Amino acid sequence: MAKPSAGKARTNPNPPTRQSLPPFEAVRAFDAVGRLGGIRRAAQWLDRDHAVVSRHIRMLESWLGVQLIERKPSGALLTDDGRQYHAVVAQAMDTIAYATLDLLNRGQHKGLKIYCAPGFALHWLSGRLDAFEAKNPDIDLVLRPTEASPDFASHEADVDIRFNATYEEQPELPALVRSQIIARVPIIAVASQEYLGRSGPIARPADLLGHHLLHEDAFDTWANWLTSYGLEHIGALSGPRLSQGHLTLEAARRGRGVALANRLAAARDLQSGRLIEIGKGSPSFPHRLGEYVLQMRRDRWGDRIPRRFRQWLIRAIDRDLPALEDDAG
Amino acid sequence: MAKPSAGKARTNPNPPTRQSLPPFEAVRAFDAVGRLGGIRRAAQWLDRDHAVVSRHIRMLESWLGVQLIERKPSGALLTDDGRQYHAVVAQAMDTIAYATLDLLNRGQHKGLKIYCAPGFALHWLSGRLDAFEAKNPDIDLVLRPTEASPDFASHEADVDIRFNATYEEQPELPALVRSQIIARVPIIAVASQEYLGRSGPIARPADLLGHHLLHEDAFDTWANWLTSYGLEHIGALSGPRLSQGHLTLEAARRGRGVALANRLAAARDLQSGRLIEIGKGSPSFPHRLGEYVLQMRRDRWGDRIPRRFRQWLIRAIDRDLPALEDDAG
DNA sequence: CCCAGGTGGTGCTTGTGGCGCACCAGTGGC
DNA sequence: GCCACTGGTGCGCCACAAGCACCACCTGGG
Repeated sequence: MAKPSAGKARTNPNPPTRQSLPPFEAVRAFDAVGRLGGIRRAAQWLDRDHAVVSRHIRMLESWLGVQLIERKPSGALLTDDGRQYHAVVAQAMDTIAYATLDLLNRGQHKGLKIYCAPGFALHWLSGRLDAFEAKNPDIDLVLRPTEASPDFASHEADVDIRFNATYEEQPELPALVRSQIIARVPIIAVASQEYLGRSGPIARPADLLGHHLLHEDAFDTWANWLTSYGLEHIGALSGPRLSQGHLTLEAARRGRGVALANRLAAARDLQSGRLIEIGKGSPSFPHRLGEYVLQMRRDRWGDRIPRRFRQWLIRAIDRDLPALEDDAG
Repeated sequence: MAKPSAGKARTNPNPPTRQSLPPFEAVRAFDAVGRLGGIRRAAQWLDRDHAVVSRHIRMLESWLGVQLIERKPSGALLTDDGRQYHAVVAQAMDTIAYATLDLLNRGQHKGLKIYCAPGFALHWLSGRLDAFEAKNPDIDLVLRPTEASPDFASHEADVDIRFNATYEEQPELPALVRSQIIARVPIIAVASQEYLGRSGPIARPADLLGHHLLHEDAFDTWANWLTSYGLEHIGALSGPRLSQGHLTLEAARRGRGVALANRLAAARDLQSGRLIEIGKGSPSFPHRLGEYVLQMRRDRWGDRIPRRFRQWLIRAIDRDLPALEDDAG
């Protein structure tokens, strides 16, 4: 039993047993419905499906043995009991929410610094990040496209997103870092319609050897991709070295040769027809996959803000991936 | 409070966004730890494993980015931040708990009327029900052993517990009723040591036909059990008809013959040696199972009190079943 | 008249968070 | 030394929350 307690101030010596608290998610749903006067509205506000809220309210009513709201075609109205209960509950939840926000700010993890492969930033992330910002106005976002990963040990960034080809050797991660694959995307060769018409046909990977290959900073990318199709003795590759992925895409768009890109980075160009996927659907060009990987400090994995970002990111990508398949498949 | 709301205002208005509430179970755990000054103590109070509380606290700290308690070998102390946060949270939770209790009483589902097969009441339930009552002092319990199920339509009882042999035809349930199997128990033949020494050996089910079989109100029970072992043409059974299960057990104890019982009902007699399980472990007597079934109104299934009772009941039985196996197996 | 755009309700499937168990390490009193 | 207590953790289970797709219903307008 508790000690005679030399100096501990106790909050409430005789608290109502905590067993008598209803399931909390239901209370939260009820709070929202009471505030907004409708199940669907509440669901939208909570960022949940309305089915969830509907069930939560029903279960809360059943649990309490009291009807809390009246369902009308125009929305949901609180009953007398419901109004009374809601007043208390909403006030208490506000109290907790405010105190939590206080503490959250004290914990000065208000920001989220994202390092990111330039291609991902340019072609995907930057366009959607405002949706995340709108949903989380309390988070200060910094997005920085970089060639290299941040130094996690010194908190250079909170989150890093990189792209790896699965057929290449995987870079080793420091023990400090935890990672998660967030998307698998084919790595494809692309060129403009005009270029393809002008140059010879490309039926097999080997045919590419006679073409203008557009490189990033090194020849390895193309070399590894080609060898993954069984080509040996590739010899010395040549061609322009453009140092960044989106520059090779730009060059390909202008008909200067064939670029290597992942389907996500090239999605918009493929959709608009400015670029053509070489060997699309051909059995000679089975997909070579790459994966986008999110990395962050292992000990920050469960923290609120990066956690929220991960959840949003994965769901957003999941929504986009089918469209991606359609565009290019 | 009222939203501008001309159309779909997608914005989150003034109240602190509910997204910024921490996972509630963690808050509840923190509240308990703050009150009781120790993780294990808190866990006991919440009726949870201490591992759960430990993890919840850690996750809450990680989520907030703030250390809330200091772990000492003597227990857990609140930090300054923790104390401040706890004061607010505990007060808010008390508020909700009190309001909930208010509503709960208004919902006048304060009692729980349990109908129950007499054997189960006598040999198991009555002995443990006080533990449930101690944990739930707010619930008025009524336990009534009956031969027949209550009339659920007229709310004759809230909960009913029956025993069915799986090899017999299952009684059909009204659509109003929902049921759940709460335990599977072998149905075995038992007799006293003294009786077995005096009468002939029983190596196979068929041997039982020559014995004094102790019946409840009808011969069916024995007949069905025997036919389940492949015996045909049993003919007319005879023997005393004692109308209730525990009377047949009592008769068996006194050496008057062989009774049919489920292992749970006979557990105490088996353990003390007053009764012997016939054919225990013998391949000639593979187990014939029966099941205890809990029944109640479908539309009351989720209500707080019966729900609590169900949870307690299955957990209590789960705890006992291994011991049951050991006793007799 | 029906149809479009609201409302809430529900059966089905899936993913995950809460949980218990069993075991670990550190501390302190006897 | 032992023992009783503290909190921490890897593992596996499962109940519950959530999403999805679809339903019934109401209402106002073309």
